[in-house]
Parts: sequence; C-alpha cells; structure tokens
Amino acid sequence: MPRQAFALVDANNFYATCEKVFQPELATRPVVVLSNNDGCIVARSAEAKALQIPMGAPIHEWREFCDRHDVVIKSSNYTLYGDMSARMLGVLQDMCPEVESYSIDESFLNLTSLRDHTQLGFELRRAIRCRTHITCGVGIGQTKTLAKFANFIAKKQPFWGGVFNLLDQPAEMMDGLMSGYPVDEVWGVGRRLSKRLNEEGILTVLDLKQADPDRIRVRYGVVLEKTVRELNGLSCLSMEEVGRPKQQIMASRSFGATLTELLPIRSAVSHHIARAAEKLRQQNGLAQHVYVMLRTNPFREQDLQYRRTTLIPLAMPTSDTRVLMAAAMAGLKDIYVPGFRYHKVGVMLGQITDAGVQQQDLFSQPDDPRRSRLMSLVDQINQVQGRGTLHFASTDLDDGWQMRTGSRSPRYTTCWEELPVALCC
DNA sequence: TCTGGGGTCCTAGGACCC
DNA sequence: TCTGGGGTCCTAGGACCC
Repeated sequence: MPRQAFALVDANNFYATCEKVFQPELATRPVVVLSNNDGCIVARSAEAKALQIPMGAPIHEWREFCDRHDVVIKSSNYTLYGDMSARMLGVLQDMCPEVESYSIDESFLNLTSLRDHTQLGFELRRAIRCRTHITCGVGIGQTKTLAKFANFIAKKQPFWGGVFNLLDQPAEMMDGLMSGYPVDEVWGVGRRLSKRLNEEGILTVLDLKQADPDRIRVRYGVVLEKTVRELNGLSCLSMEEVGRPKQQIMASRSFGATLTELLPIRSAVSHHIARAAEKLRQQNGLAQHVYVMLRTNPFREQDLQYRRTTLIPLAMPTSDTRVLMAAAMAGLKDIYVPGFRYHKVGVMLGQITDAGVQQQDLFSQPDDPRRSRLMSLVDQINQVQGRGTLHFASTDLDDGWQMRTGSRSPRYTTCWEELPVALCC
C-alpha cells in the first residue's frame, strides 16, 4: 500500500489579494480588509503585515496608524471572495481527483494515488496563479496535520519557493524544524490548549509530537490525542466529502448602531431567518429547531450586560420561511427585555434533516406541496434578479440594524453593473 | 463612537429507562 | 423492607478552525 500523502493549498493573504487583483493600482500598497460591520482587521496584504498591523485588531484603534502609513482600508466583499474561491477550487478539481474545500481560501488534496508530489505542488501553484492571479502556498505531508504544518513552513521559509514537502525530508530534519516553532502553530492547538500544554513543559511542535498519546487523551481528550498521532504520521483525519449538508445553519450580524427598540430587531431577525431558510432549502433540508440569540455589546463594560438564547421546537420539520419566521418572532418576544442597549441578534436552524427522507408524524398532515413550490419560486426569482428582490415585508419594518460597509469594492465578477472596465487608449 | 460571522466536534451532566 | 448501576439520549457550553 502506498504511503499516504495529503496536501494543503492555501491562498496567501486571500481577501487582500482579491482586492488587488481587480485594482492593480494597489499592487504595491499595504491593504487591510475589515470584518463585517467594519469592525476588525481580518486580512492584511504582505505590505500591511510588514507594518506589523496585527490580525484581528479593532480598526478604530488602528485607523490613525493606517492613515499615517497610507494603508488602504477595505470593507469585506464576500461576494467577490466567494467567487474567487470557487475559481481556485475549480483549478484544483481539474488537476486532482480528491479535493476537500476546507475554508474559503484553503483546500486539502489527497495525493496518495498520484506521483511526483512536489512537482505537482509547483504545477498547482502555477495554474492557480495563471488562472486567478492568486498566489498559494502548498504543504505536503503524510497526514492532514502534517500537510498543514508543511504549508506553514512553505510560507515562513521563502527558500522553498512556496511548496514544501515533508515527505522529501529525513526524520532528523523534520524534528529539527518542529523544535523551532511553538506548539500553538499546530493545527488544533489554540490559545487555551497551548497555555495548558506550556504549563506542563510542552513548548514546541516537537514536544507535542513526542508526547505520550494515551496520557494526552486522559488529560486533554480524544481530539488532541489524534493530533499527536497525526504529527507522528498516523492519519486519523480523513478527507471530508464535499458538499456535506450542514447540521446547523446560522445567520447573525452585529447592528450598525446600538438598538433599544424591538421593531428594528424584529426586522433584523426577519432578514436573518429569510437568509438561513434560503440556505436550508439550498441543501434540500428541513429544520425542526429555531434558536434566537440576542445580546448587548460585551466590550462596553459601562453598559448593563444581557445575553440570552432561546430554542423553539417546531411540531414538524420545515423549510418554509413563514413557519420559521413565526417561530423566531415568538422566540424574540420571549427574550427581548426593554431597557438594554442591544448589539447583535442571530438565528440558528437546528435538527436538520434531509427533505427526501422526512418522517411523517402520525397525527399531523403532510407538508402542503404548494408551500414548497412557493418557497422555491421565491428562491428562483431572487437567484435570477438578485438577492432580496422578493422578500418579506417584515424585513422592511425598520432598517436601523443594517451594518456598516463604508468602503466595499465592487462585486467585479458576479454583478453586471459592477464589472471592471478596461480602458483602451 | 467604533471590537466579525459561521461552522465543527467533544464532554459533562441531567433525565430517563430497565 | 430492601432503593443499584449501566446505558442512552439530550442539551449547554467550551474548545477549536478560518
């Protein structure tokens, strides 16, 4: 049996690069991209990283710095990034039989059945660069966790030309590399875990690799045990099938400004439910639970804090926006208390089942087929005419909740009115 | 003034059953 | 009169990821 081989392909500075692809005048300038609602910095171009602007920093603490250093600040444009991501995935799928899209800018590949992995890595990198103008790093290893670590090395050490294959390296070299980086660089080791690990002397990636997996299981659980085994070349994490239906679907947003009244919050919930229900129907699912979450701003310590979640079970699983909406509104009514300065509301659909294998309740009527026809009509119209063309009136009640997107770039690749224009002289 | 959103998996603990 | 213990299901919460 051939040795297993996985690759992780990861776009460099993905959001910032997407912005640069369509605005060549930004090519050499530092660019940062903000989270929804223009809150934090979630992506930085290489130039912005060189200025030591940290990931996740609130922009209001850095705006003056950015102005001083002529940093371009962009609101996030997920329509553009999503489309660029799909193009990258297309290139990978053309060249590899087994691809798992892990996040908007990363994919795992199973290379076990292929040869010349390092060369393939360079070819993938060239093809993506050529077809999307996005530069990727490629890491290759015997397990997903090792591929992830190899990808990290590919980015940290430019010497390798963007492709690093751990399978080519002798064991001593691998251990040498691992002893040079802190344990929190391992995929699956976050802030809390690394603090605990550090306290018992596990400081580097190598320390974790050499830890006793049984002991790790007892102290930290089965997830970290798998990580230790993966670092030692035993594959415990398989490729996930692409397009697996979600088990829960969320839609939530912070408000553009603090809200105290119920009406605009109802509007936001209405908007979120419509979006979540559309996603639910896209995966041909039915939900039986609706959660509503409402909270104040935890960063405003001077404000009285409040956060509550409520679960509304439905008698029958459904994907009908109107049923889900009624449940969510009832939930919101339960948890809304006047007198707080609210910051965010969200909904989540849970207990999701496949509409194709729905079980009928002995005492209730089957779902009216006219309902689902109406919903799919709404979805079709919105798909062709643009999101939100046909929507529920309750969404319009009060738009005081809408988020800020002060400096979003055009949706160059998905919206006719916003196509880039080429000027010929 | 201004601090994201959307997901997964695991575990602990309570309820319930036999 | 004696009042156990193991299995399963569910939920909330915590950790992680990007």
